Amino acid sequence: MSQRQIYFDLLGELEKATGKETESLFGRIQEYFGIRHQSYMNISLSSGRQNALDMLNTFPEDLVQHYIDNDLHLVDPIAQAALTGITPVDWQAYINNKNAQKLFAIASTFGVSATGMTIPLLCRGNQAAYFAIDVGVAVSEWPQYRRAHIGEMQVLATYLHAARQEMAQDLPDADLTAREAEVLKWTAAGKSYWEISMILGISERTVRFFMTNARKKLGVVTNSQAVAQAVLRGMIPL
Amino acid sequence: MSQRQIYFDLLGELEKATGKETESLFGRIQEYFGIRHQSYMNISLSSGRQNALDMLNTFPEDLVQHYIDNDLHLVDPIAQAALTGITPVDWQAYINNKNAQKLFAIASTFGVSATGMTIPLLCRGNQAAYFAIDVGVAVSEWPQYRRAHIGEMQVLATYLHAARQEMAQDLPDADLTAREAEVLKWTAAGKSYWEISMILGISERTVRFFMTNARKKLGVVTNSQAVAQAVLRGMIPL
DNA sequence: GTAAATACTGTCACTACTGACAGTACCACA
DNA sequence: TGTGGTACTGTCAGTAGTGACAGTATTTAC
Repeated sequence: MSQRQIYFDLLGELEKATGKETESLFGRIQEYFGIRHQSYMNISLSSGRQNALDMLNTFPEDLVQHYIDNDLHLVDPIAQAALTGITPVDWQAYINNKNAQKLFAIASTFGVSATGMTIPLLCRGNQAAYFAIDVGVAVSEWPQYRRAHIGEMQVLATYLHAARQEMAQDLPDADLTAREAEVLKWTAAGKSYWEISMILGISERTVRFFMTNARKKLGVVTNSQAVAQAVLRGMIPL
Repeated sequence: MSQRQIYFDLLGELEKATGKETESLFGRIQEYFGIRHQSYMNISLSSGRQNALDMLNTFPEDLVQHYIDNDLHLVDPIAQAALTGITPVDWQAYINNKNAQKLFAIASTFGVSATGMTIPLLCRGNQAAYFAIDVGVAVSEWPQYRRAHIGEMQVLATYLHAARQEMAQDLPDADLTAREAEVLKWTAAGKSYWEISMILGISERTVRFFMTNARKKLGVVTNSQAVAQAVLRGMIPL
């Protein structure tokens, strides 16, 4: 069976797949590309911190644990680029980035190379997802390899992602009351408690009360953080 | 030059392209695939109504006008699927859908076929985008054609979309320095000035300095407001 | 009818933020 | 050699936000 035929079969199965079936398909993606390590990650942006909703992973367990324990995703410029950008992120493009170099150094001790890419995936709602692959070919071959396979990779990742959706139930929405949302909106607009109290015709203490409730419901500690979450979650009329 | 080489060239140019340059590249995508019609659409979901921010289009003008005038996007199950789903939408999958049939009937009078697909594109912020193509091959050939080209199409659409971003900005860029953005990010994460100073290993005064600059550049008066703007504009890698 | 949720208010003590006055050092560019 | 941008630091005075202790009135749901 030709390589291309294997790809078509894999694509056909991924289009139909749901839930648990995807785990074996995840393995077959790895086989098909001859990838050393790959990781599918679906993240909730709802709570204060980024919170993993779903993960499929073949990276070394110790490396993943190290990454998680040290909150390296906050320092990792590639992860940041994947979570804020649109196009696949070529790891080699970060070879001169100091933070990336540190991470590459750590990763290499676990046998992870610097030739790979991270493909951002389309999410609906307040989530972000990516598919990261460590291809591990020689640096000289990488540009050619990447061009040749980026299409197949993006398509398979997209269908894998779609099939995994049911595994990634997000946290329930923090349902703010009308007043809480209203006060939050004015805070996001740069108004102080006193100003909001004037706008809404209530006491400053009450404004504070609503904001405190909103912070608690959003699981955050400062108004700035609450605003960040509210905007992310589309609770603020733009 | 082989077809594959043309694709690689196109991809290379799209990766580097920005702004106006994308218009000729849009035409070259059409040439490459031998597509009859194609449409790139970027929509703002900000103010309740869907509002087109950016469009590139080769569909017949009269058809587009008819579509817009009659708000057919609200009835079009394919557009709805593309705007709410994750995977490319195969028009043929809707061949038995009554609303779709009506639209196919209208479209066919303008020379638009029912063999095509609509690829949803990843957006940051409160937007949605898709790339729709009318391939117009025979129905019998379509499944094979689709499997064979979906990868290339998705990749080219993704890079076109990325290159068009500057054309679809709700809000102007504020041009923060790396430090300003970094400090803003930690503020959005609920850290105090003192905590940020510990994280970054600089004095609390300096953190304040960066935040003050960020506020001025964003034209806001409070940190909460700055965070709201930064998140809205996708400047915060959360 | 009671429990829970919502909408509101008061005061105290403390911490965090904000603006305005400063300043130094380094680097790129003309 | 200057000019402008970035990265950094100090101090003071005032305003804003935060948590913990309260409390009342009204509506909604079982």
